[in-house]
Amino acid sequence: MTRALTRKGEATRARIVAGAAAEIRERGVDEVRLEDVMAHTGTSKGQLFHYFPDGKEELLLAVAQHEADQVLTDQEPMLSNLTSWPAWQAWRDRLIERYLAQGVKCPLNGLLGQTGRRAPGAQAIVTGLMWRWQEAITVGIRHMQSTGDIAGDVDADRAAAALLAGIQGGVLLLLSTGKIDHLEAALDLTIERLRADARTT
Amino acid sequence: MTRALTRKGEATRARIVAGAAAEIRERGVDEVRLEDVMAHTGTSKGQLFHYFPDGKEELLLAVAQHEADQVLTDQEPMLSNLTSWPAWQAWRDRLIERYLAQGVKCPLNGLLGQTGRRAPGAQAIVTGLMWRWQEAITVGIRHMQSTGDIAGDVDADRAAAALLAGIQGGVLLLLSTGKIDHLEAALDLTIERLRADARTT
DNA sequence: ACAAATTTGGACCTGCAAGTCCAGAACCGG
DNA sequence: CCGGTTCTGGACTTGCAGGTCCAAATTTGT
Repeated sequence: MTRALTRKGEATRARIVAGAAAEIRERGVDEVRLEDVMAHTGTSKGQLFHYFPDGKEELLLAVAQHEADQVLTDQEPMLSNLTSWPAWQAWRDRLIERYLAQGVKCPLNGLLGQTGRRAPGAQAIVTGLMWRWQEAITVGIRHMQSTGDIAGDVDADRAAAALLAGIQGGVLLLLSTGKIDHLEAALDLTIERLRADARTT
Repeated sequence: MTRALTRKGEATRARIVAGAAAEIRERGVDEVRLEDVMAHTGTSKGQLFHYFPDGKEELLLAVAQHEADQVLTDQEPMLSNLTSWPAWQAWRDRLIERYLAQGVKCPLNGLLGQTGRRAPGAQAIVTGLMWRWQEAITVGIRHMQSTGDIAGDVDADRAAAALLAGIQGGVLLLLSTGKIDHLEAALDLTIERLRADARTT
């Protein structure tokens, strides 16, 4: 009953989500009409409401999930292998490169301010994303502690929270000012601090 | 010609802006209709378009400016007097207290994701706010350097950028997760680092 | 190949919220 | 008081975007 999607149907659904996501990234959530999605993905209104019976809200939710997953996927395999300082550097470089490339077109932007209010479930998606993100960083720190590269008395959770906050703020400031400086400063100074603490041990 | 506001008119205009700002903080930009503002401020449609001929967009811009100013005002006089470690602590406490109190109802949230796209001028307002904010922090750091409380070789601009990023990200995470932990961690760890550097000198 | 299911297209409906308009009240200067 | 201006109220218009509906095309299982 809850399952009734042909392979073709699944493909169409995916096409709609991906297209809508792209459109939203490009022009912002509240600027994107259902008709835009239709035009951009070559679909009709009937299809939209066939795959998303609850209309725009349901579609937005699917897009949110899609984008949230993408954010973490983009950081792989670096994010899951923070096992040496060069690896941390590689992850840091990937982040900078990513956000520099996408510039203002940030998936999070759409998810947060906007979608968060509309769909109650979107809030959960964002929270989940942040949690997974921070968890990955925490694991990285703990691993570095196990190898003695980071001092054992560092509170891994707290440090990861601060680092994640720096990243989010850096991206936010990239969005409003167009400069990558904040993200760079936050990343570099925080990581630098973790390395400095190691020498203390 | 550009000036034609009676004292009464000015009062009404201010009432509209303040009321709209409150409404938006409470329920989000895209949930607030012009009628809501009218009801909440005891005004009529005629008045709205009398004081804001360009309609909603112009009103939103005025609200954005109003909120941006408020953000910095809320941090005074602490923000302008970062001249000792207790003063830094007082500022830090004020920030935590502020954001803890207002919780999800963040003026920035409305300004950024939403208003930023709609009104082109809103972007400038946010940028200006961030710039003023960071400048104040930079001044604080420089002052601490002049008294020897912070090492002279610290790049004040860079450190301020990182701190501001941490704050913004902390607030963002407060909005999505409801927890103040990130903001606290970012603030405390970054300030702690500035103090630690002093001992190095 | 055939019936049942899904998938697709697009015309149509509907409600709502922004924006228009104007007439009358309140206010201001002399 | 009185002409001009600003302020206020609210009825009316309008466009548009989300959502409904159904009939035709396609696919699926057997």
